[in-house]
Amino acid sequence: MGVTIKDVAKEANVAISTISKYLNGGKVRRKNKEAIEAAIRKLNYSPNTAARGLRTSRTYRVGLLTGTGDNPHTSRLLDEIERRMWSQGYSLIYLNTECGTKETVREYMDFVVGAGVDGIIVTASGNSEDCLRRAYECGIPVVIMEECYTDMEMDCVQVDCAGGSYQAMEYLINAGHRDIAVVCGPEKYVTASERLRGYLRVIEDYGLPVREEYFVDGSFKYDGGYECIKKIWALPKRPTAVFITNYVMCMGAMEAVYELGIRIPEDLSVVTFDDFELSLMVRPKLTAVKQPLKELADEVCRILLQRMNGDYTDFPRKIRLKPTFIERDSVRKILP
Amino acid sequence: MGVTIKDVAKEANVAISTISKYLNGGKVRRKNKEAIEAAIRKLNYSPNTAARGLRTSRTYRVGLLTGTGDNPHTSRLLDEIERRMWSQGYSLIYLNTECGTKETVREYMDFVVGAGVDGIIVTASGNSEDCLRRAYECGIPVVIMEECYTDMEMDCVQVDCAGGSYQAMEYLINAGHRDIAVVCGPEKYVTASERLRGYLRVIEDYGLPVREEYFVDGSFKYDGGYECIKKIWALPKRPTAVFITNYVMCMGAMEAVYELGIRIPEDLSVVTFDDFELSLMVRPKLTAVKQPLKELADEVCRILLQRMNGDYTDFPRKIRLKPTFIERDSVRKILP
DNA sequence: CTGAAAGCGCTAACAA
DNA sequence: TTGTTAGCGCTTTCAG
Repeated sequence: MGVTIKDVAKEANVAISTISKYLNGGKVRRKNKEAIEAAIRKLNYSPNTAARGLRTSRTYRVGLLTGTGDNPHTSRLLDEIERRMWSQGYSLIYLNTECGTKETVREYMDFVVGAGVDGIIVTASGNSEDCLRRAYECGIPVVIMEECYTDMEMDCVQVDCAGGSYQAMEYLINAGHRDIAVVCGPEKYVTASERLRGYLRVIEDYGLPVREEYFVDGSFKYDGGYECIKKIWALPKRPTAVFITNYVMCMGAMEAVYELGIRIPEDLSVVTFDDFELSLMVRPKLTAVKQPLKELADEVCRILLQRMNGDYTDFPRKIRLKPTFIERDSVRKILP
Repeated sequence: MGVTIKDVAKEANVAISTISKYLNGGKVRRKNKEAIEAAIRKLNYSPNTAARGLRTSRTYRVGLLTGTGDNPHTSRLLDEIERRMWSQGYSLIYLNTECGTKETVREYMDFVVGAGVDGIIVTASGNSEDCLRRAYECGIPVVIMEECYTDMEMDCVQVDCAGGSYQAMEYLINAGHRDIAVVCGPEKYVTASERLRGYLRVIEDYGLPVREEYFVDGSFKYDGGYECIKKIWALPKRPTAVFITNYVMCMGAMEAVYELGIRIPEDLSVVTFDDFELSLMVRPKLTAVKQPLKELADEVCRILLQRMNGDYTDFPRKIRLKPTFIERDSVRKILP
């Protein structure tokens, strides 16, 4: 610690306000400019952001509240967001809300609000609208990412999971499948329930019977995916295809597939939501729904930046991005 | 923004300083305590950390400068560190120094120093010691993670990559391999050069010939791994085994392996440094060197916390953690 | 135990 | 254009 604007002023022989102005891009006489620059270099000065933040109530920090970074989906998002924010002069306070009870989310929100962030990006499962609104009402812009409830009066950016899911299921149907299981996530997640919804709509639209035993809950976890495959394989009437609704469950599922000696796609066709390395590494390559993560990050950052600049003209903004369906080799065509 | 300690004071009818003392765990008359608590709740007050930081010059924030989070190694580390720091009351400012020229590292370091962090965790490639020391000399504790140069007078925690590498190579030798290629990372990384060093030591200790064409540079990148396999497969004398020195290169390598129809381990044996999902998903499962990431996070956080509490008794601390060797099915035993 | 007041480093309004 | 100065919200003497 130590060298302050005062020291620079003394060194450069100008008033502190001149330095402040220079620092903030104001006009300064040529000679002074040089003196200031020299002094700054010599003393190795860098402004204290706490003090600056206290004055301006801008901290150039944004809070990112999201699930554990320990999966490619989140970590890629984190990465993309960091990059974009940094290029706009913001840094990220990253908080892991994985064990996302309502209390945790509230605690984390209070924390970032107290920490004086200029904006917040949050992916919060469950019914935590009030915590989110509170920050917003404190005047701090909040953009909700992925987990948006339709009735929230807030900015949010999400992926059309229901649509992606619909597409995947329709593909399976068109390939001739009728007995299709779905490995679900926890219902409290909008993303999970949307993916199930897409499944159900296809079942409905194509007039197929709803078979309860084909809905299995994998909790968006590795072990869950593993167990689900075990479960459906033990069914008296096995499905010919399975739709796995996220990446980590898919990895667990693959482990079970290997263990049980299930051949893909001969014994079981697979379509998965999310598309990372695994889909390409595994043989056969997996047919998958790919989420537009870069676009997601783009939109989230764009809106947050706009709000932080005080522009609320189009509030609340609701964006639903379309995922892409990628056909590979894990689905068998069943001849009619 | 808005509600400050002043408002609480008015509401509770006590002096500002009394509230401050209460907030910081001081003794306060029972009645006042209750009044303060009520006021805080009513006004929904939370202290402004910028102001507090300005006063105390403690921010309870630590800077984490590391490579892109877009790979399981870094993202897992990030996750573990966040968890530990949060439990001690610290939050993380995450900065991605991937394009880690010296200038970038310097820029990021200046930033976190200016941002007023209480401590810094950094993984910086290349010769950036002076930037690192500068922060340290400003009185901000710095712990170096993974990329430690032996001559640095600073705390660092790293994994014994040379040892892990040695073990992997020795295993290959004991399985009867003599022609072993190595897919390397950029030399500017200590981790990369250590892994190569382990390779060379085994070659030396077992009196094998050094074959330059078996050293291929994959730059720690996916495409690099892919190209390396292509390259060694085009060699007049193909190796019987390959040691791949990190995870992303291994994924790229696997893609090439599939593309070329190389059978593992019949045509080529594989050992890889780093052990994540892929090693288990791929068939056959990959024999691998697993880095102790949790322990790494543990030690880094422990030391940083200690330094932030002013305890420099054992400075500089140098810790080298041992990786584990995991035998799976990707190495063929060649009979003598 | 409580309150008044100084001051952390900086910005911005105002005066010069 | 530059300098003087008040004050952002908080902690921390120090006197009561």
